[in-house]
Amino acid sequence: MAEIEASARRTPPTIKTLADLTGYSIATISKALRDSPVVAQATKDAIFKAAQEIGYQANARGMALRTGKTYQAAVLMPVTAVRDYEWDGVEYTQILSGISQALDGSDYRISVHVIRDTEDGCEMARRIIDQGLADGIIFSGILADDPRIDLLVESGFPFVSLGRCRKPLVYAHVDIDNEWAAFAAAQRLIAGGHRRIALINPQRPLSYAMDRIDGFTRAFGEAGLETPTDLIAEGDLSTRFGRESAIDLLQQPEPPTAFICINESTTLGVLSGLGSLGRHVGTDIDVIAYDDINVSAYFTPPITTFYQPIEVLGRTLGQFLLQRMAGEDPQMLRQVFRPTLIERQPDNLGARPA
Amino acid sequence: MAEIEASARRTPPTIKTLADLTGYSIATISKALRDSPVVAQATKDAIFKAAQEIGYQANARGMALRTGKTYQAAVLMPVTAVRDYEWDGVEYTQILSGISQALDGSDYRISVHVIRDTEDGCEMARRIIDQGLADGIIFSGILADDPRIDLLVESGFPFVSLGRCRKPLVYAHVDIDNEWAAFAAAQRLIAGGHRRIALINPQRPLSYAMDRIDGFTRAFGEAGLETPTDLIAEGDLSTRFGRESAIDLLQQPEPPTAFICINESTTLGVLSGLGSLGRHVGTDIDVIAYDDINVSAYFTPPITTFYQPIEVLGRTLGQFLLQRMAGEDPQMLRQVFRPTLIERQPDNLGARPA
DNA sequence: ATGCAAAATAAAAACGTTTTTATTATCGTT
DNA sequence: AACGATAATAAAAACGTTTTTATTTTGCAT
Repeated sequence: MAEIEASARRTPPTIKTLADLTGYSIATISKALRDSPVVAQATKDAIFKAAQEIGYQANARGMALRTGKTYQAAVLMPVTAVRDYEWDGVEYTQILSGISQALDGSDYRISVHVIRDTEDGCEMARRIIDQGLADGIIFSGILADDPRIDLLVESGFPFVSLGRCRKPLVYAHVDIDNEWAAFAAAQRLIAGGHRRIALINPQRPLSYAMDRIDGFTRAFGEAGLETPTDLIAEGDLSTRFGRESAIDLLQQPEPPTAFICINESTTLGVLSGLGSLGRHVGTDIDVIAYDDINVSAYFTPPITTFYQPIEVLGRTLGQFLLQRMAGEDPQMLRQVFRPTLIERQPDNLGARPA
Repeated sequence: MAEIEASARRTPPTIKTLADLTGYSIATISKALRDSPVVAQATKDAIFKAAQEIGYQANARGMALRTGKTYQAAVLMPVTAVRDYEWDGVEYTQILSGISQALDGSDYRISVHVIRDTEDGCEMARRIIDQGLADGIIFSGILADDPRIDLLVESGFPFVSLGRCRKPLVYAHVDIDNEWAAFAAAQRLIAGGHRRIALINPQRPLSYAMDRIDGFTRAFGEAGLETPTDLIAEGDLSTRFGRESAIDLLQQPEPPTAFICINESTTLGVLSGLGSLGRHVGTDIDVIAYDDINVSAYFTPPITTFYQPIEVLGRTLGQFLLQRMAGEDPQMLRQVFRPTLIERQPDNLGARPA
């Protein structure tokens, strides 16, 4: 008796333990625990009770081998600016938190794969599919023409992307309405009298970089103005890039009177650049930013932003992936969020000449 | 022939495929692939070649079931201030990146488990051990008396902690020398003439909160001064907390003339608070901060900091975990980093009365 | 009572490995 | 030539599930 207890404590109980305990066969136990209709209710009850009592937990490895499922959701996390310890990718914590919330009730766990670039991400996706390292994938940093999306759509492997590519493919995704956001920001500044507006933008191959340029251009077009394409800066979204772009643009012959910043990290850089040049936001220069992690409220002065808590996107990503892995039609799993404007600066008081 | 090829392409090759192909038994194949000395070199060569040719990849699930290993490193990621979308935990991206770099050559992958509080973390650790969800654990947010460390030390399960508890236990860890850092910051400000120095600190049960208080106190003690304990603010490390603390403290009858900020997030908050009150860093008030993610350089004005790139800590965490999982003595796996001072403000020009 | 369908359970096979045990081949020694 | 030791390989068992197939039990109509 004491022996049995001791050995039971040494190795965790298996289906076999339950079989010995209840007298049923392991087949019946397995079916009962999965609530199969072929086993009698009374037996189920007895088996559940016994399982509860000895604290039985299904062995994930045994299940995985038999079913081919891993109960893992892979997240491809891009880390671009590793080399210089540059402030970057900070919003990913929130994305992970959101995904985790969505997956909380389910049996799925999150595995994170750090990728350095798109090629790396492609290779990783390939490996995940081929080796069955996960049951689904979430990734971001979508290019206008993204090989990962082609790959995954073709393979039929469940995935959700944060962002959309420009090809007319059907796949689950979550995105921000970047075209609209850039349009709204530019329109607002134009209404305030600004004509020379700078756009701090990510690199061109990124799909949302192009979306933002589209919206930016549309705002000028609708106002009957020419788009100041010379004021569009493109680069990695580091703080350093924001700073250097701002300093650079402001020293041009026809400098901008306002800035639209793509994210909180570049915004900080732009503000730093303005500070270095002795310019003040709200009096010398206007700034509108996009914020994912609610940090703009704490800048000095606080900045007017289009705010979209990225954790909400993360949660949606997780939900969609669960549904996708359950076999749902990707057609249904698409959501595009519009950020909300939070006014903090009188940014529309009219253009101020350089 | 065509048939075989088609079926080979459908399901990935297994050891059995290799056995059929080479004529050896699956036992020999397995041993050969693991480079066992009992199999003849010629056979090994042949088997390796065949494996290469058909692109054989060992099935992780089969291996896992047989060996009990998961080839997963679990990372417990704390997300505290989810409810308000507060800027928090941003440095975790860098930690993950560092861990990932360390694990890059190995067969290990990272699984991230988001935890809400210490209790949650304890439960998660329990599950990981009991269900064998991973082969090792990394976690942070260590309390002065941390149940997770007791649990893991007792169980013998491989782990590395970011931070140390105050019990004299032997376990692998990576930490920052918080006592020294707080001491050095306070000493520097005292030398500059400051007497009323505020310390923006995390909550007391956290081990490094106490370390910082110790160092802070020691600096005053060595200078023959009394520690201004009324200027120690304790709270979550959100930006909001930094802002509210600063405003609060500065409105006291005997306000501080300088601030020591625990991390970049609270620093931003303190700066925001100062801005609201019309105070200027460097002229009205001095600020020294700790920075993990190299963001202080971009504040306006740039802030003097003790800087320790957290990615380096992450890398060390990963290395230590690998060694620990390989059976190495935890006695050897301990490293405490001292951040380096980066001077950006003339913060020692003497105290300025309120 | 008998037979038959349906219900419930049990047995066996399978997933892809690794490890233990068994068998066969090789070789030097007497 | 026979033997024993060693080297090399093969066979079988095991890890913990799920699923398919087989068997037993039950309930009901005849």
